[in-house]
Amino acid sequence: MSLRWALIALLTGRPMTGYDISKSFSTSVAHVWHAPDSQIYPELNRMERDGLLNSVEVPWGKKGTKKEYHVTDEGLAEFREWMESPLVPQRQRDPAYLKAAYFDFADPAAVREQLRQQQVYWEEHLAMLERTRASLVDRSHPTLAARLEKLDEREAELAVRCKVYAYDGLISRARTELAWIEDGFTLVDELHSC
Amino acid sequence: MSLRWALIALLTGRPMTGYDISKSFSTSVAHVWHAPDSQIYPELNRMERDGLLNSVEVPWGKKGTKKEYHVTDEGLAEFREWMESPLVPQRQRDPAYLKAAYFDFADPAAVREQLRQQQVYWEEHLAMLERTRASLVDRSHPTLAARLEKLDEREAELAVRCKVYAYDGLISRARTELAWIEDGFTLVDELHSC
DNA sequence: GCCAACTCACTATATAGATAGATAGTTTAT
DNA sequence: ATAAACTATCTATCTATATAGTGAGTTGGC
Repeated sequence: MSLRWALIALLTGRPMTGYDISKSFSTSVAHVWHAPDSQIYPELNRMERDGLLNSVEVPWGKKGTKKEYHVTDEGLAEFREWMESPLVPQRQRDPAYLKAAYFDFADPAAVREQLRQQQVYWEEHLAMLERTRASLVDRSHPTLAARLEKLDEREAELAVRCKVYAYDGLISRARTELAWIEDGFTLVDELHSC
Repeated sequence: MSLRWALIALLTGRPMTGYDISKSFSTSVAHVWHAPDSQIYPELNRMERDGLLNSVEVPWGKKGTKKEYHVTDEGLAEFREWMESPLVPQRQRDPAYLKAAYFDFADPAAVREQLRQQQVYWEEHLAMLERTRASLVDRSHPTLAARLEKLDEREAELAVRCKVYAYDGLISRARTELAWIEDGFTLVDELHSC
């Protein structure tokens, strides 16, 4: 259900087509909420049906058209309502922790290999988050830049700070994962040696 | 799909009925993998059909019977195979970070209220994790204790260390969330004052 | 003797999400 | 000229998960 709010969030920045959205998802909102285009297109249709968005047909090339979605007042109102409604606490459901609890069932070499893979994944993820954070701070991030055009300096500063705050959270989460993975290597060494 | 492996993991400790499982889920595996009984019962049936488990009818009272599930050799083999297969990296999908990125859309008082609620939730969650960790270290945790009975001291030590390692990860994750929430309060104060 | 609380197992329904593919137009490099 | 790559939108199918219920047996307290 948060997909709906992720889409509105993105569209408050500037009107976009489904295709635009599925592209910018991968470089912005996807860091907090991933979705494939097969979820995005139907959801946009439902949101238009529910009056949260309206769409404008825009010509594309000679024969083609594309649909540009705009957030309606009702859409914005419902987004604010969601923003101010309490968060339902997330259930824990992470295969990495499930596996870790039963590392004694697996071959130490296989565990080490998995830890290495996880380490690579989280290091790359962290690097990406830090690059994105930097592009938010210097306002070069395209999605953010489009949003800021409509705002005065004070509002822009607030928007940037919130985005940076979210990324700071993701960054410290990634660092915590990496530290835990480091401890995993130590654990396997100990298991093996005793 | 990890539900299947969470169930086998639990059943390697001791044979259990679906009801036993849905109860002990909430005090052990649920910290890493939550599932309601309406998912557990059908999955146990499927796992029996697939030969990962077999069930023994056990009398219960005068007329009643209950089904006790045992892990088969095939089940254990497939569990080990999963344990040694690479983890598919999880997509980020967390409403808390999505909201945080758009705090500037919400009323500061509403944001503070949500941060407080999150803080309470994570503090309670952290306290529960620390209690559970302690009960693993002193081996008083019932699910763990049942498992350890079958093991020699060296194996038991390994099993305990792995569980503690998993909980240490969950605990540092919870602490990271709490630190981020603290920063959230600071952010809202700043937004409000400028 | 009876009610409440618990044990046990399952079903029904709806939504969310993952994966894959269908279809049609456009742009660009060779 | 044409193939490759990209833009655009949508469908089909399957699995996962959540929520809510059904129904039958058991145990313990008063």
